[in-house]
Amino acid sequence: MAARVSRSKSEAARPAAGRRPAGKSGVREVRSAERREAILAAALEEFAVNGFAGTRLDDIAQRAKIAKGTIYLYFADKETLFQELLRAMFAPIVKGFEQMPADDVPTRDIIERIVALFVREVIGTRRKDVIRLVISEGSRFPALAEFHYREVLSRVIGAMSALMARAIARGEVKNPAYAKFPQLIAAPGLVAVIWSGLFERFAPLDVEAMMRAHLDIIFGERKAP
Amino acid sequence: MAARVSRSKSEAARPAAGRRPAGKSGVREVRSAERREAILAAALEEFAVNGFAGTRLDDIAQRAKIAKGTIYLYFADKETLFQELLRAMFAPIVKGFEQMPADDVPTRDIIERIVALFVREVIGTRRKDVIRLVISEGSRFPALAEFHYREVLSRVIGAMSALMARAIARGEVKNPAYAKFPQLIAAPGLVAVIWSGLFERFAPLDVEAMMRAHLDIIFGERKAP
Amino acid sequence: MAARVSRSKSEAARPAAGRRPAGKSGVREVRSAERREAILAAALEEFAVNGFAGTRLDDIAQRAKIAKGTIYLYFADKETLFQELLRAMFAPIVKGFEQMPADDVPTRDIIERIVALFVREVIGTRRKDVIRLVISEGSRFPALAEFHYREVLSRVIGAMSALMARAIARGEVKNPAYAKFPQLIAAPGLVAVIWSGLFERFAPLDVEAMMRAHLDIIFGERKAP
Amino acid sequence: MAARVSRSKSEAARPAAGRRPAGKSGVREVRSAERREAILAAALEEFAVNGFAGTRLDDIAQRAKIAKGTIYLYFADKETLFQELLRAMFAPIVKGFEQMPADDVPTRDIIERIVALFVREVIGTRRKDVIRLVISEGSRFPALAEFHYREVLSRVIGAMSALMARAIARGEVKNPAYAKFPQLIAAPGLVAVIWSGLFERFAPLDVEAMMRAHLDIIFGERKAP
DNA sequence: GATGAATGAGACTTCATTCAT
DNA sequence: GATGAATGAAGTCTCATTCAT
Repeated sequence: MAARVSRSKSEAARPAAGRRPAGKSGVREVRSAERREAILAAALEEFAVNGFAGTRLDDIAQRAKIAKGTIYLYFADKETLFQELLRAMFAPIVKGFEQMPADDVPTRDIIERIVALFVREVIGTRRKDVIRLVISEGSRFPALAEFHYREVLSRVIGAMSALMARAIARGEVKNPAYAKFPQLIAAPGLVAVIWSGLFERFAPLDVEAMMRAHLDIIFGERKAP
Repeated sequence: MAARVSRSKSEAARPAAGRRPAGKSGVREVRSAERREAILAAALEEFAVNGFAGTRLDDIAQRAKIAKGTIYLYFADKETLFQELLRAMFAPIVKGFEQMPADDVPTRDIIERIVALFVREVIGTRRKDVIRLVISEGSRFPALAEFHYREVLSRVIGAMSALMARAIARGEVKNPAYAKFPQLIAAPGLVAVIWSGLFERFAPLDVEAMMRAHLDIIFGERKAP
Repeated sequence: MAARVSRSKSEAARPAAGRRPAGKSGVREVRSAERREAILAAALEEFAVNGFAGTRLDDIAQRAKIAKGTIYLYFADKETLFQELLRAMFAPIVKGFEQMPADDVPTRDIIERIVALFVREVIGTRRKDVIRLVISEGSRFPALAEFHYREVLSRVIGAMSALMARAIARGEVKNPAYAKFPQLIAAPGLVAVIWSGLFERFAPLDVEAMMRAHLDIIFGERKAP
Repeated sequence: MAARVSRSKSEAARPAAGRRPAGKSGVREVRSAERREAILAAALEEFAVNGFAGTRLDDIAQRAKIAKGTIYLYFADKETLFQELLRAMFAPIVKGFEQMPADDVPTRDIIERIVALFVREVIGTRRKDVIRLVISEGSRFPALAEFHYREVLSRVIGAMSALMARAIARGEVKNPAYAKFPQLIAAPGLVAVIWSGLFERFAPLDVEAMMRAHLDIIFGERKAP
């Protein structure tokens, strides 16, 4: 019943929907966590393909092999599910971009590790679709855009900038613009994300080769091994 | 939602509605063309902000100051309107990217003209939103993605590649990778489009400065003027 | 779509739903007014029997022989329909209770006219169900209870009180308590409303006779005519 | 809503669930009875505020501090719980209204005792809400209306009538109409129930004073003590 | 041609009831 | 016996599309 009169209106009175409390890890809790994961996985698939407005909770439920109503035991509503999904996807990976290197490691090695991580964990997984989702829906979910700026983008950009400053200080990179516009480092990564999602079937893009060429430009041609 | 895009309706079965036949340009035809333009303009505003599924024909009609039913005199349905809109937005500008230069013009000048065109006509207008729309909705409208690959992307990429080949041949650019991965030329442009749409309010990006730095990297530091 | 993102949340952005603007009385306007009436009539029937929460808009639509969605062209939502319905039912009749009499009319005649009006226009129509609805749902719709207190009850009570004061001043009524508790005048009317709605089939109540007896008590036994 | 009352389910087909068999009063039985009471108490609170359709079993369970499923161990379904609740509420009090007086007690004293009982046990408790519930939901639960007519109303009315006949025979009351329409005796009580539930906050009603005035009218002004 | 009222499929959400633990 | 997670029917509301005026 959408209009439960004097309940549906007052947000305050709403019972604490969603978010199951995680008690001691009995059978119940384990299954509960599994369910939650199943829902998130199904939601990712559906949202990635259809966008937020275009995705039906019915489809998510079907894919997760649960009843429609069950979703509401774990998430307050469609929007919450969507946002929690997108938030959860990046937490683990950003750390990999931020690790500051030991003194004796050449910056190029670090960046190459990062690129490999990016290709493996972003381009090679559903995460690339999550990035496209943020791009697609960001303007309609200001909270989402802000979260991703704060938690992902600003940190990645910051890490890139620091890394480039280090490389410039050590004479590994000539052009100081890279520290000022770290976006220039990440730009081909964005191209890769979007190309692989939309145009791969018309003209495949060798992302790794492109990224290698990009690094060669930044650091100067690598000597033959 | 009656038209859930590429689910509820087979592309083949679509009736030949919409698309007004262009008679001789009498008063009728002129007014008719004006209406069509008004609808497209209104549709652009709305789609840019709300996406395809999130936009109501009602809102488009209101913005265009016509009745909802009138839209159906000019476009077969919501999807057709959407696709025709996105197709129309790029036809004029691609030519600007493709013009092949006279022999004596330095490639950097050409690229700078293109960058200026891009900043003025894409970043500075609703076209940047159209790009975001293609990214957002491309996976749900295969025809749209294909059209944009064929009519826009492949031509822009092709032109960039040719231009870079020319620059390399003339010794203006050292690194041959730019001809092989012209995406590297365009990548910061994509960053600019997305940044300006989503993250501008958190951290403004000086697109022109970034693009200049990018060109400096490609062509080597510019001598003092 | 219940969750239209950043629209369904902000009340302000909602388009001015419901309440059709009454233009000049063309064919459209006439039909529009007819529709509205049909919906209200159907809604009355359904709400009277099933209460607010128990009534389905589907049933109202079916009874009014219109499509479900049409209701929303005339009323913003179920609650609005409900409240507008109840408000509309009493406006016309209260005036009849308030008319102050000419000096030479015996108060009993006035009250008898009012009782006749009450029996004919309330007990004999759906209005008795409306009163039961106010009683039933009043506590869940504070605005409704307040409206009915302000627009109906306080006025009826006020008129009764004035009338009784007059009767006492003229020596027609002995007991001054009637002016202080005009509820005592109206009480049998309430009994009639509820009895006729709920218990009529178990034990029919001769409302007119009861009201006559009530008046006899108030004014003293009427002389034989 | 799975149980739309007297629509979705045939009364006849109902399984014989609910109604715990009362064994010898061991610890089990005592605890069981306590649970049952807790559920009924919680149900009263919730139904009184929200009506039948508007009350959620979840809320009742929460208030009774038991699990939702437990309710079904004690009551067959929501409707059964509702009806058993309302039936249980009046059994004890009706007797108080029916006690026939000793010969030498003035009828007014008896009625005054009844009025005091009514004010204390009905107006001053949740019972007034139960009356409002019967009024509200009676038309949707024919069995409920019938039960209340048979078990409560007809007995109260009968007792009133007998009492008035006695008073008239003894010369305590002049007007014979009171025996014919005992509703006239009870009418202000109904007003009090409804007023206190709905309009108290707009205009407080001194129920006891009103009832006293009412008795004065019936029995004639009381002599000064 | 233009209008905008009407339609009705379909989306989200709620909650009585069931049942494995 | 008790629990509360899960179910799915059913309700409200939206909006693309149609069609009488």
